[in-house]
Amino acid sequence: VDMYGKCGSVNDARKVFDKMPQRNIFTYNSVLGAFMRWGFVDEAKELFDSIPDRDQCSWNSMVSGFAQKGRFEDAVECFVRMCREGFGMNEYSFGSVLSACAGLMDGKIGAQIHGLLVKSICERGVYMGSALVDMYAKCGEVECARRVFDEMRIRNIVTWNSLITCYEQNGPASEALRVFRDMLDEGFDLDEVTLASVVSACATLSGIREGREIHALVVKNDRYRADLVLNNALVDMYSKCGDIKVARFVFENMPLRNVITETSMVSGYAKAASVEDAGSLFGRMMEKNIVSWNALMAGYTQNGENEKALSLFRLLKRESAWPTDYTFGNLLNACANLADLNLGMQAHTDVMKHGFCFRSAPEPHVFVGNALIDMYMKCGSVQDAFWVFRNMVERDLVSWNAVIVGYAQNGYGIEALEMYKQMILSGEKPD
RNA sequence: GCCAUGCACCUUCGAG
Repeated sequence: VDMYGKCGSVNDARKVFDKMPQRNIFTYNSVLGAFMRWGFVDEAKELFDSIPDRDQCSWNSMVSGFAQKGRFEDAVECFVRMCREGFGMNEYSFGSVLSACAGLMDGKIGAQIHGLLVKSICERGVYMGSALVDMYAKCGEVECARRVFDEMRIRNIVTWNSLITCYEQNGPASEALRVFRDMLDEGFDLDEVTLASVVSACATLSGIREGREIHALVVKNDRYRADLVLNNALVDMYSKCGDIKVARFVFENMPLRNVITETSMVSGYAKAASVEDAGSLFGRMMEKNIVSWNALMAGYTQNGENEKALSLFRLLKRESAWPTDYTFGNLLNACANLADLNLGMQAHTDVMKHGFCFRSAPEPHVFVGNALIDMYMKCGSVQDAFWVFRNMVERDLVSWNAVIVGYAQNGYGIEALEMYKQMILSGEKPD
């Protein structure tokens, strides 16, 4: 059963299971794991409910399965139920649920689980520590991630990688490079995960010197040279650093490419003002996802081809690609650049039709809301801009800046100053 | 029989 499950022959696993005259908890857990691993979540749930004597491992398989399939809230809920039904939690339980918290980007729940972990009898080893570092990192709690890291007695490569990624994703990216140096100084080995994160940090810093150094390490090592993610990171790094020729060289020598590789090149061409090349590569892409569409739209708006961006949006809707906050950001940007209020209002309708149905609130709401404010301001409609501002569920620094600047540039000096005062009163710090 | 890490999409301003 386990063999078939691991090989992906879920049907065969199930057949053997069904024919077994006797089963024990190991049998059940094997099938359960197979179902979860290959995405048969409903079947797994059904089986789980039918297990006569569930044990800790059965619960762990559910939690981990949910987490790996991206059903993070189910994973946490399952963990809580497990807790309530009096099952003890071990490293497997905590590892899985922490990864679910990371996926939810919910530091509050994560910290609560952390509390449970500390009180539990679990060994606070390198697995738990690394899982905590990663969880805090994904939740944007850089200080907490760092604290856990510093308090660990024993670290391994995953621990270091998690901290590097933490700084790469939350900033400051320069700290990612510093941690990388520390890692080497302490004599740790690195791997392709380390290098991909570091290259990515170089990309955000436009640190082409450091990026080239890593690239030199990569070409000397067969395993690194064959790694898709690492190569993708290199293409992105050279693109962002403006070296489109080398980006293309890496691209063309890759043993394998995917949608991310091609999207990175599209962005690179757009950035290098070769928006023609961006468009033709986009047209030849084997597989497109919404990020690819967004990248080309951004490319068009960056190069003043706003009408093309708009028609790309229309095309995208026909192709049934599901828009994201970036899509609407680009759309509104195009309208703002054209300073065309009618188009802008139409775009606003598109946003509303989508019901602000983004994956996780409220950041995308703020993001799109800010883009709306900016669009209305650039189109000269201060009333509409202010209406959006007033009705936003949440506001951030950019929202305030957008209204203040918008008022100022439309000749409403008094109102701009008034908004500034209100900004101070609201507790938002000006930059 | 169950656990942790990596890649792509310029929302505001100024300067150029």
